[in-house]
Amino acid sequence: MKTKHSDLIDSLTTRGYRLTPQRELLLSMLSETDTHLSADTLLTRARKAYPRVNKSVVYRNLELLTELGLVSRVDFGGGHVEYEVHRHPHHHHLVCRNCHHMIGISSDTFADLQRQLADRYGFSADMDHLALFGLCHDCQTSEPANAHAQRSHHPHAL
Amino acid sequence: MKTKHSDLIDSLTTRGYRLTPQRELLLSMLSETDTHLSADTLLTRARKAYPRVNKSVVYRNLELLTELGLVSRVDFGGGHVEYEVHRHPHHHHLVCRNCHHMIGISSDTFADLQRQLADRYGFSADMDHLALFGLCHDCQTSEPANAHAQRSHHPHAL
DNA sequence: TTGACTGCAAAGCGTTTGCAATAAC
DNA sequence: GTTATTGCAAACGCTTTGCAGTCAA
Repeated sequence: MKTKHSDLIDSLTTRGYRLTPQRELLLSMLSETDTHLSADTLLTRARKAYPRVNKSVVYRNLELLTELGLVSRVDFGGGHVEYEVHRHPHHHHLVCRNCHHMIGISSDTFADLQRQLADRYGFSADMDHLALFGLCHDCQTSEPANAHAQRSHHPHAL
Repeated sequence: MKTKHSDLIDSLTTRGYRLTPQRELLLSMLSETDTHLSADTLLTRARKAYPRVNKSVVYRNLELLTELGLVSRVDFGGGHVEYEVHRHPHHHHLVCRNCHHMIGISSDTFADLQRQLADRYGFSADMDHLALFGLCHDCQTSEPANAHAQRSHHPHAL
């Protein structure tokens, strides 16, 4: 994916934005992984190379890169957001609410839905990096058993 | 929807939870509207009746009611969350990213998708109150014109 | 040279927490 | 009377902001 990286840099500079080491680092981290990374992960990793990189720079550049269409923001719900380089074709994420396993799926699966929304409601849906929650194959048979501690507030569950 | 309200209260008390004025107020606000309300809106409205209602009570009870399945949490992305009484059949939301208009649609539209995800990936998707973003009919022809101020950070847009 | 960009520190926002006081059962 | 629930205040985690200094062009 090295080519991709230089393409991304070109997209930046040809549009008149400056190529700073911080921006280059962000782009290379994003293009060298095959998943999505959170702002915090990006900051932590960036600091291994440039210890003084600041979080505001990470956020500001992620916003810029997203606006320029070089990077996609994936909203996993619950305030959890991650970023990934904008690849074609788009893909989506099936996130298991039990074991947190994540399945990447092609956008084809959503083509019918997209068509229906357009036909019935005249709505042009952004089918970019959707995240859907549910239960993966393994957890459907063993959900309660596998359930992690995280949520048990019931005073008397009855 | 008064019947619904008393049903909700029954669900609470029969499970051993106490019926406090704060809880009753939350449930009545939620069952008397036909849309979803944010925690903040609920707090503000609740204070008209009980000026001393505290936000932590609103949050704690919304969490309880959600766990009990009486209320659904709708995640609109970008950290924006709203709550509504859990009705059947479920419905979903098409949110226009331009004019913020919201279209409620039936869950039928998603039945095929749900089946495909199950067949292809063995994934049982939570098809509860999804929110999809995109452009509504009116905004597809006039997006740039209608675009609201909110995002214009480009130093030199070129 | 110059203004786009960075680092820093502080604030913003919605949400969560610990705890003593209160009130539903 | 008991203890689930409340109100309060403080802290949380993530993100955004204003500003003075810096460096890519």
